[in-house]
Amino acid sequence: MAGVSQSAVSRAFSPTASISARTRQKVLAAAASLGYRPNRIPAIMLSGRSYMVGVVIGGLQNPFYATALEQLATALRENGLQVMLMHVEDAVTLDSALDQLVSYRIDAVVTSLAIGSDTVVRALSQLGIPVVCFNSSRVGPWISTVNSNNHGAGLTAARLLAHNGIRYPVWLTGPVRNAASRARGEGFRQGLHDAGSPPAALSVLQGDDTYDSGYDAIARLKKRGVRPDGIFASNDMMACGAIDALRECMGLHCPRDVIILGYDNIPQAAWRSYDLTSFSQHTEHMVARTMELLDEALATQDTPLSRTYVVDAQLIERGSTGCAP
Amino acid sequence: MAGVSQSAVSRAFSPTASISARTRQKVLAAAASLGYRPNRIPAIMLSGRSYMVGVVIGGLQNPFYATALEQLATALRENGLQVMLMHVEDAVTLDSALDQLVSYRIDAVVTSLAIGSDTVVRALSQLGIPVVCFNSSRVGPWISTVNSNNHGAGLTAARLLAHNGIRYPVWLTGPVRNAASRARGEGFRQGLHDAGSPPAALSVLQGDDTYDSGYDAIARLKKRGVRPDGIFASNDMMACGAIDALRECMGLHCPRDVIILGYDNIPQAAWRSYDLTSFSQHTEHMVARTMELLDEALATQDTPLSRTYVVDAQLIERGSTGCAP
DNA sequence: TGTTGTTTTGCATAGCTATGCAATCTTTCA
DNA sequence: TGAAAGATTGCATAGCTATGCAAAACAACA
Repeated sequence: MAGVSQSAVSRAFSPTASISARTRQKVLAAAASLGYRPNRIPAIMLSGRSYMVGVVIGGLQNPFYATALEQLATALRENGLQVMLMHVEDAVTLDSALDQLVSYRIDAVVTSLAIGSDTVVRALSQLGIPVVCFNSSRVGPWISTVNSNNHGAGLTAARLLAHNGIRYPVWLTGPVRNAASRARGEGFRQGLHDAGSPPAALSVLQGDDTYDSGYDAIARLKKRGVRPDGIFASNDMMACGAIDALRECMGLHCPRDVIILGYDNIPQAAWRSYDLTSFSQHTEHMVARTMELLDEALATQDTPLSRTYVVDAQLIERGSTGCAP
Repeated sequence: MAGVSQSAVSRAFSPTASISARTRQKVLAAAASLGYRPNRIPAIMLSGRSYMVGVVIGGLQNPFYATALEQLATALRENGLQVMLMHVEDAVTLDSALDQLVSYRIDAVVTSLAIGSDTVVRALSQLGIPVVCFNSSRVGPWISTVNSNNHGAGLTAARLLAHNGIRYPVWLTGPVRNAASRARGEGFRQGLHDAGSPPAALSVLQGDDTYDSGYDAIARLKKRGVRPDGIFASNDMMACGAIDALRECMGLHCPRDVIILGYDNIPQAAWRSYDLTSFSQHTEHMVARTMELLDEALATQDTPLSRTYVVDAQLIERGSTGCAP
């Protein structure tokens, strides 16, 4: 229709191609009237690059991950990469999920999950697909990680409790398979130890990163007859559950009777009913680091990249630790 | 390596293909040892179907959309469809986003946004790409919608307020461009009218679907000197903001002084500090309807499908309207 | 064994674009 | 005007798999 060759059409849509302005104009005009849009699929076959990144996540109901996904998706798009989303709840389906991603020839994988089986890791290495992990500790030849400074935050939390003269601290932990949660707990113990708090004083409560599990954990604590005065929760949702349970089950008010710290600084932490002190994972930084890793890994396509970034979390002090709003 | 033709390899990975068990075994064994995985990209070129669905969303920080996305992604994967995620904040970028999706030859689009410009709609129609809208009212030849019964819920909310003898009702609305919010408001007005409440009694507050906007709206109300006794918020996050503002700015307690209803039934509505009565959009149903629409639209590829499903929302009564927990 | 029917296999092609290379056109300058 | 340099264009090909068709292998039966 534009009276030009197919090559010219291709070049008209490629900004860097050698083509005269007039020809490009003709092509674009014809394309517009025909509703033609270039098809990227053949280019994937030729170049071997799809410009699609597999994003594998779970637990979107945690606002922290929702926000992180939002920012990541935006950043990827700004860098000309598409997001192929994979929602995975259990490690079992992760394997098949990655298989599907691979069959679409994704360029890389970003995940907030602890990568499942070793089979997967080996498969990805064999295929030379770069992986970036968010807050998960898996290491390997093609795997890079971006973590917030979980251990450091644990230390800070412990110091804050010590500074407030806490005698009955509580560590409200997430699932054991959650590496980030484990690291926070280790930092917290370490910090308590450094402050001279006897290990026996620490109550450890197991949760599963949900509000309900935080609530229930405190209810269990009451049955044990423990009256806590300082709590560090591995995540804000559990912290909120704990705040409500303290008030409703134990009649304890925050921060008068007990001070609480959470992690993630989700929007709800700033809601007035909770007013929760929390560690803000600087997601912008973490996403930026992730993009750096992706760019580098995709540029040097055949050399495995394996780097670790640790981004400090920032303590946001609010009412739950006695800070005035 | 397996000593067979390329056709045989292709057939080995296709469950329905005509191939002997022995040959398939040989191929799969060789594939496993070579790390070979079938490449779906050429199949896209041949069949014209990519089995990828563009999912275009905004406002993931609203847990309702996060949950919906989660369920949608799961449902799509169970039906053998991939999710190409597109996060979009403003209608401006929507156009370019859709362009990108189209260039990857997605089979269909699911969106929770009011589709932007007419250009986009026309372009999608021309290309024959089916679109399913979540809670957005756009109509057109290739566009289907799955809505919750917003108007009906508005009626129900009004009836509940009337039943409680409310005299100073408030409608806390979302952005005007949000069709779902508008429909809820219309139902609410209608219901108040039906109950004999004078229109002048209704205060309308404009929010933007965030907690802060709900909080601020109530603060503005105080300045106006209005003392509300019943509030219907277009979304739970605004409702939570309102609850906190009522207590902090006006000294009003819920449900003693004022009763409140929200919409979406986000997890936080069940958190004890809010205990918010809300309308639950039956996301499972809505997602199931969406899948039905997609299946049908993809089966009859060249005939435009344009259907509307309305799914009733369920009133979940909690403490904010005086229900015992 | 010969015949027929069934299953399996390989051949060859299509699908659409990007790009190296050669050919053509345009510009510049002597 | 002619030549050389530069810009633009078209040709032809590659990329990997699914599938129709024909050939081949196999099974069943008389």
